Amino acid sequence: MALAHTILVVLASEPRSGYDVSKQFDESLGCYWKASQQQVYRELAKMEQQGWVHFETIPQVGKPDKKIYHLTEQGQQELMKWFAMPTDPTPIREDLLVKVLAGPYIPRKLLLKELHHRRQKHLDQLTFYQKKEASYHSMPAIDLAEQFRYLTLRRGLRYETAWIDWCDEVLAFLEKMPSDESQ
Amino acid sequence: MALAHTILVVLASEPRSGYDVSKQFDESLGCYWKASQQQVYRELAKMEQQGWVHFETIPQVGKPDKKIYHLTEQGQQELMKWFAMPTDPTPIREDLLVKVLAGPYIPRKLLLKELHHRRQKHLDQLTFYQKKEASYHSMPAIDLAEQFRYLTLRRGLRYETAWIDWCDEVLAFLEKMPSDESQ
DNA sequence: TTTTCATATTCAACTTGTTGGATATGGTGC
DNA sequence: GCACCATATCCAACAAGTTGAATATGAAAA
Repeated sequence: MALAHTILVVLASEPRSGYDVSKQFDESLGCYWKASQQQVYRELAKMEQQGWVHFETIPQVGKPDKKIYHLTEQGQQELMKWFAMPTDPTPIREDLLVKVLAGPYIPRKLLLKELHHRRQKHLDQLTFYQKKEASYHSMPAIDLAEQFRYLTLRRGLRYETAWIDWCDEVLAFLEKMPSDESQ
Repeated sequence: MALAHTILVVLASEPRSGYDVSKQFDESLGCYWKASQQQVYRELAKMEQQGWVHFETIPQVGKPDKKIYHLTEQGQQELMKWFAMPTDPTPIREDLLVKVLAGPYIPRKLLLKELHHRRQKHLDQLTFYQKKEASYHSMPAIDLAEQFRYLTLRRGLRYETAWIDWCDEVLAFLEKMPSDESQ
C-alpha cells in the first residue's frame, strides 16, 4: 500500500506525469524508496480507478500523450488517513547477513571479498550523500520542504555509516580468526 | 532467489522439516530475513522439484507426516554458486522516511507521535539484542558457527542504534523548528 | 472444562516487485 | 550516418511476499 502513498506525497507538491514521478524515485527518493517505472505506471492506473488521482491528457507530437496526474480531494483524505496510521519497521532481508551466518560453509576468501565489495559500495554511497549534505550547508536559507528532505538525507548518512562500521568489525574479526577451516 | 539460498544455509547445518525451518526464521533469522511459514513451505516444494533438496517422510499419529528435508549434492553446489555471486544491498523501502519527506503536509503532532513510537520499537529491539549479546560474552567458549551468528547480531545492534540516533536527531530538529505551519 | 498453544502441512487468492519487450521520435556524440 | 539517450506510455509474464483459512490432535493453562 505504501507505494501508492509515496506517490501521493510526490504528487502533493506538484502535479506530474508518471514519467516524472518515476524520475523522482530514481533521482531523489531512490535512497529510501525504490520503485521501477512499471510499478509507478501500474500504481497510478490503480490509484486513478480508486479516485485518488485524476489526470489531464496533454497531446504531444512524436511521443505518447502526457498524462499529468494530480491529487483529488479523496486522494488528500487518503493521505491524511495514512499519516494517522503508525508505520512499522520494514522487515529486513539482507543476503550479506545470510552469507555471514553461512560462515562455516563459505570459503573464507569469498566472504572477505564480499565484505570488501560491500564496504566499498556503502562508502561510495556515503560519499555521494556527504556531497549532498555539504550543498545544504552552503545554502543561505532553505525552505520547509528542503529541511525535511535534509532529515531524510541524514538517515541515509547514518545508514551507510552503520554498514561500513559493521563491515570493518567483521573484517577485523575474520583476520583474528584461525585461518579458513572450510577450505 | 535468496530465500531459497537462505533455506539451504539453514538446512546445511542440520536436516529439518518445513515447520522447523520456519521456526528458525521466526526465532533467530527473523532479524535480517523474514519469511512466513507459507513462503517456506512453497519454497521447499519448489526446491525439491529442482533437486536442491530431498525429504524423508516420517509418519506421525494425529499430525500430518513430517517431511525432513536435507541438502542434495546439487543443493550444495547451488549454495557454492550463490556464495560466489556478489550480493547487492537490498533496496530500502521505509514508510517513515516518506512521512518525514511529507513533513510539510503532515500535522506536526502526528509526525512527532510516529517518531516517538518508532524510537521505542527500535529501543525494545536493541534491548533484546543487548541481552543476547551479553549471553555470548558470558559463555566460556563458542564454536565457529556461534561466532558467525554473533557477527550477525552485531549488525542488528548497529542497525537499531542508527535508527534510534536518527529519531533523536529528527526530534531535536522538530523541536527547534517553528511550530506547525500545516495545522 | 473449555480454551489456547504447539505441532505439521496444504490450498487459494491476492498484492507487490522484477524483467523484458513494443512503440515512436528528436537530439547528441563519435 | 549510426549508435545511443531522453521522452512517454503500455503489455505480458513471472517471482516473491501476504493473508486467511482448513485439517487434526495432544498437552498445558485458565
